[in-house]
Amino acid sequence: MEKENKKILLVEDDQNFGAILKDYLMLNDFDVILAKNGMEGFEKFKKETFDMCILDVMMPYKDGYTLAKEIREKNKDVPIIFLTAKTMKEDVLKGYKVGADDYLNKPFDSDVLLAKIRTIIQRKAIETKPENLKFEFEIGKFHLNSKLRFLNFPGNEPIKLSPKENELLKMLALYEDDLMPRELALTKIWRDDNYFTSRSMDVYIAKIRKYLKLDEKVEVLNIHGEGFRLVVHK
Amino acid sequence: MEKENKKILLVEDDQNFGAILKDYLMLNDFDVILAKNGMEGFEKFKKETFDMCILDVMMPYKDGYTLAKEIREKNKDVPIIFLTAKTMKEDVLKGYKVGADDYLNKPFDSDVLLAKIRTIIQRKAIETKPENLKFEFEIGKFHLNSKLRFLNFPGNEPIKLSPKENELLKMLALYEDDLMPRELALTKIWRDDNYFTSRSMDVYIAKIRKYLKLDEKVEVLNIHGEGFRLVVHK
DNA sequence: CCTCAATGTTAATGTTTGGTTAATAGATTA
DNA sequence: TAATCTATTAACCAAACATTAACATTGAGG
Repeated sequence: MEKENKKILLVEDDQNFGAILKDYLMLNDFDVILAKNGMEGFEKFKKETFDMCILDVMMPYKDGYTLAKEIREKNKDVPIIFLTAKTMKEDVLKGYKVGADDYLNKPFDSDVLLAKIRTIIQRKAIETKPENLKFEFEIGKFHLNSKLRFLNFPGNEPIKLSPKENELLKMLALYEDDLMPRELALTKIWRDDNYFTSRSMDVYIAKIRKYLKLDEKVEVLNIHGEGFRLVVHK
Repeated sequence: MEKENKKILLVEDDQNFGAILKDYLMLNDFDVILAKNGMEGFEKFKKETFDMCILDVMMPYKDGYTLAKEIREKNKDVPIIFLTAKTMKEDVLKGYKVGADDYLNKPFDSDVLLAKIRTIIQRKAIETKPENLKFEFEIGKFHLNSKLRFLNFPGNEPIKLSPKENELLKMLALYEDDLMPRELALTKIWRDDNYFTSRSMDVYIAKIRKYLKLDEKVEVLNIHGEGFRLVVHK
């Protein structure tokens, strides 16, 4: 019940590219079901349980976003990655709004895709663990207890965190050393993505940075236009 | 004193999934009776004594909530866990109102389920041990006898507790150093969760805090919007 | 290097939640 | 029936929170 290969639904209208990618993933110990358009993709999705979906954005009949939305209605947890040639901001945003987990621009390095897949599957496993089973995080010298909402630093009084501070720091920790996209935090924590929620989030980033100053090896970096990244220096 | 396996009633309409879960639990030293719908589940429940029930929420003929209510009428103590694909707040609340002990969202990690089962069975065992129901607690220097409703502090006259004071302090003690959710106390002690019962509870928290002042190492902390936490400092 | 958009930062504002004491009302007991 | 105990409700204040505003700084692209 544990060791089986992860199963991936791959939806890609370019048959040639789809076949190559499928082979590559299978060589790397994934089970892959390939569909050649959105319709077929959704049919196949309904028939089995997948650990991840990789969707091309541009497809005839049913585009990737529409498919993603349908998939989300059926399953609110399964990780979704979009393959896209575009980098347009609004497309990325649109993707996060339908619940995407990541983006990948074509053409891409297949090793990068592989690394992303592994990271995302693992993260999702932690994220969706029922209720609050994963609520303790080590961040440098800090210990975060996100159930009781406090941040401990050895030798100091525990810092009490507000709900939003807590969720944001938890999400940063979940994405430690990786990009935590703005849009993701906004849609998941603020449940809305507009100018004001975005500014609100920046205020919370500032608060969190102030707390984290206690350990000079811990930092929250901004990735301009993309999001934030929690790093713990060695 | 050889201890017997704990007996679990598993009600799950997805036969495939039910069988797998049953096998997994049996491999982990539980005795499992599997029923494939609410009707059958209730029949089997009446025939034997179980240490725990695991119910799928979505089932044909008789859903998990209805079944839970019937089970509760027969036995007000047996722990109940719901398996659900939903995470909606009102569903969780609905579950707690019919006396659920926990929720688990599908799909879930089987190890997590196992951990939850053990925790809940143990907690329930402490909460409700039929003959020797746990009614004595050490809280710092205090000794609480919740059967006689006395709170003792060495060198002082015993403090007489009212029924509600007693139940609330007992519940705090049961969750010592952990979050005791507002909602839980309200549904279990006040049997209703609204603005007024919530204010009433705050009044009782204040009374309890006053009693506990005798030992400066004992504290009732508030976790804003979530509940309270009884801590005993070392 | 100029300009606009994104981000950093601090403070003010408004709302919700909690702390506390007292008044009220019902129930129980002397 | 009066005295007491209990739980609820009211009233008022304080603390916690999230948002919004205002202004400063930084970064990216022309």
